[in-house]
Amino acid sequence: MGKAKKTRQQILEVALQMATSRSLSDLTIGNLAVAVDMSKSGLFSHFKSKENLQLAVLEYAHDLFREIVTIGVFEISSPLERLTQLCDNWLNWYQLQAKTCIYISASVEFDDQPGLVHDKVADDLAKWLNFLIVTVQAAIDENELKPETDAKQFVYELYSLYLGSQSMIWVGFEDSYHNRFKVALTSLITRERGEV
Amino acid sequence: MGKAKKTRQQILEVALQMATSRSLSDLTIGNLAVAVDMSKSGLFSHFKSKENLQLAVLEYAHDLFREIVTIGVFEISSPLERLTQLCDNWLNWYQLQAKTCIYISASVEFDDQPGLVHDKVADDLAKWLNFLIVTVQAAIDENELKPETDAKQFVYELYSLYLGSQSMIWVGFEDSYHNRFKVALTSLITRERGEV
DNA sequence: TGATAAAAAGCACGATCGTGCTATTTTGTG
DNA sequence: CACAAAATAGCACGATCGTGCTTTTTATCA
Repeated sequence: MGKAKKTRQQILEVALQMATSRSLSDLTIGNLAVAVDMSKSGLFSHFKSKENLQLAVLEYAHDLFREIVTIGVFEISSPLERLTQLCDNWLNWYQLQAKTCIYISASVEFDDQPGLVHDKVADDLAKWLNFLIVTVQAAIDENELKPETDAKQFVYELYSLYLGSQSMIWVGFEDSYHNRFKVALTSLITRERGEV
Repeated sequence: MGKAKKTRQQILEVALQMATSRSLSDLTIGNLAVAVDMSKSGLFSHFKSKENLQLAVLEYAHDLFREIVTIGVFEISSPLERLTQLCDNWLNWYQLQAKTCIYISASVEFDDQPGLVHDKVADDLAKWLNFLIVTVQAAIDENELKPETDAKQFVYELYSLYLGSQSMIWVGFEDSYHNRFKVALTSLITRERGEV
């Protein structure tokens, strides 16, 4: 009983690495079995189907994401400071993976093919964006951002900058410290604080 | 002689559709052959390898992109107006495909697997970004944007907004007219014009 | 410790992939 | 119109995919 869960976790750890550095569809049961030194069927019996494996990987990633990104932020009383801390942690999550975010590739890969994986990715993404929106709105409500600020628009721009940072690193227009992201984020916040 | 080129173009047209709505790797020679009503080997002989097919699709897409996006813009003397026209056309390109951009999925899919396809995608993307940067810089030089504007940072933000728009449509945070994109773009330009 | 259930492995299957080789059809040209 | 050349089709191959079935190994607990 305990053994199964343990190996399952070990499998998922490796699986997440592979799925992150390649993609969720490229994550093949055969390759994964080799990577964790198991037989194909032995590994397979843990998940019963590839779709279940993909879902399990995403769930594993989701847990890890929460752990890394939201750790400690609830103790920060200022919504705006909470937001900046979240963004810092967000970049850490990014770095901790092989410098790519599995949700980015998964959302691009499954945006057009319906199924449980599609639904989970869209759901997780929406939840995260909503969490950001709530935080931004809290900052507005506490007058840390100016009242005219559109929280949803704010988060759209924030998330865009995050996406862009990864793409730009790829073509060498952004460094691996995400400095352009940081500059733009600071600018965005300063702007919406209304201090000018 | 003429026949080969013609069927090749017809193949590529369908191939681009398929690669856009799914992805470049999901574009399978067998499926493509069915779609264009040819035999697998008959189609294959046009390209000699799958990699060549993918490269040909990208080249076809690139031509189409230039045609749609840069059409007429060189007659616009004002760099800033040229830039906004480019962005308008850019969205048209986006819409004309099945509301997704093949370069976005291709860059995510091939960012980690080396080869000619990887190189071409990175190259095309870099060329486009550089073209945008040059245009922005021209606007700065002609005092249509304020002299402190960082052209590269500007384009990073612009491209990010483009990326974000697609993602946000997917989760329903952006409408299919890209209104959030347009709002953010207007804001970006206004900001960098220094008028406040 | 020995019985029993769970976990892992072994093996095989049908499908699909990219890609050669050979034959047939279609095209362009002297 | 004939004939060479080019385009397409037919067919088969080895590999790899996901996934069942059966057997063997390993872990759990009375």
